[in-house]
Amino acid sequence: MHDLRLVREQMHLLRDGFARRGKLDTLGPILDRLEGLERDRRALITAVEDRKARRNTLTQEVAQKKRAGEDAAAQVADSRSLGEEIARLEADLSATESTVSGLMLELPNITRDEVPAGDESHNALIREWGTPRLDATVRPHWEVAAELGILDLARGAKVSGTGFIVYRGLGAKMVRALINLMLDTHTTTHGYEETWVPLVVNRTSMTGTTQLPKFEDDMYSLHGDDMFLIPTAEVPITNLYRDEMIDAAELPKALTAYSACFRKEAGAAGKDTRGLLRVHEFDKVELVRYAAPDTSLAELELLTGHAEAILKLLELPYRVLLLAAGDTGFGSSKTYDLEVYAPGVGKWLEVSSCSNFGDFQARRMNIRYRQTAGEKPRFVHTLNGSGLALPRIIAALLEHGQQADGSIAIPAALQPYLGTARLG
RNA sequence: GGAGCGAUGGCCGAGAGGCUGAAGGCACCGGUUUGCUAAACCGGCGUACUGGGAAACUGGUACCGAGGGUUCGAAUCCCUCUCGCUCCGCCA
Repeated sequence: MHDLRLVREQMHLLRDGFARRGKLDTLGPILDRLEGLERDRRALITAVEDRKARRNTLTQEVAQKKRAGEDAAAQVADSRSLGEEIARLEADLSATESTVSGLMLELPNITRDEVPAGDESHNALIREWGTPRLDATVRPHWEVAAELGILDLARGAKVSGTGFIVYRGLGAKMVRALINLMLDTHTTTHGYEETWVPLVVNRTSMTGTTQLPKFEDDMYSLHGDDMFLIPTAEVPITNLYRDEMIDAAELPKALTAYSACFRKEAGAAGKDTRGLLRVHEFDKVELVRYAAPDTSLAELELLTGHAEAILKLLELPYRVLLLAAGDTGFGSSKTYDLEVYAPGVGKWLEVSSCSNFGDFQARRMNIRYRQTAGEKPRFVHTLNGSGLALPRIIAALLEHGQQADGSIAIPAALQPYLGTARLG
């Protein structure tokens, strides 16, 4: 959420930012409406408060007269009619305010200057690590996984539906092994506090991290309870400190959690649906950082590095993209995507998205800190990234590590967790 | 699921329709004094919105868990909700 002051004083920043996202066509009219509504809102505030001040004076007079045993009927009558006028004005005001705040929730963040303008074709390649294996003989992961008996897509579909995965044997153990490797690395060498958070959250939390109100269709909700299954642990972790003041000495605060993630993928029907490429329920280790504003840019580099470290441990070739404004998520001001190369499907697979939200989430959630004692509270900056999402990692491991005889070589760092150096 | 009790400033805690932005204490900040530390004393000490001002500052409004209601006027009375505690029921 943006500061309403931007609408009043820095409208050009919003227009320019939305233009860079390619969203000015739809958002420009909203800005025009907001400009007028914000003027109305302040005029109504002035009108209401003026009448309240007059009423306060009158009620003081009533009190004095009553104490003195005098008649206060005139003041009571005036005060009553002011009260009626106040009620009318306040009804107007609250209608205006709810329209304004509803519209404000529709506005995405604006990206930082160094983020390229335009759609995803303007995403910038920042760096690459390792050598992608360009080998047409590598088979897709769903074929080898079925042969190895570690993936049972048919029964997953029977039990729940397509996009719900059943892992078996060493496949199931690989999920557990990867989670442990990731959490151990983040807590031990990267200094994150491990947390275990709810998979079901309320509407306020979903709004705080900007999944709502715009993306309700993408989420699973609980019948009759106004609760949602989380699409990422970002939601519960970042909401941990909602409506709190964080001690400046505790910044930056780094939290990690493993969680299952649930996504309807409503708009993506038919795309990348085979195997593990796009599923409705998956496992992920998430990284979240709360930072002071002046360090948040460096914090994003740090966090991205932590996610990359896992890919290096897994010896998977990857590349880092700086997303163009139009491809950057709703609440983010700057996002790096990490993609691994999966030779069996011949594609780069997104396995992590590392974002700096600036104060956009913190303003919705009211998460603040005081730089020095006695100073006014400021919003913290929030960041998060996957570290990492499992299904595509498993796909990449099964394809990148594939041997001529159909067996799979397991990277050294994962071997102690999985208990074997090879599958098949 | 049912019953009872509770929620007041950074913290503790009074107040029970108007004289309360809210006693008192703690913490914090400034000062005086005592050769340091400490103590004592004096003063200060909330947030948000909105108007005026270049600014220091200043006018107004709101805020006693949240939202409604009663009333000329609500921290105070009524209703609903949220959360916490205690008890009952149920339960992995």
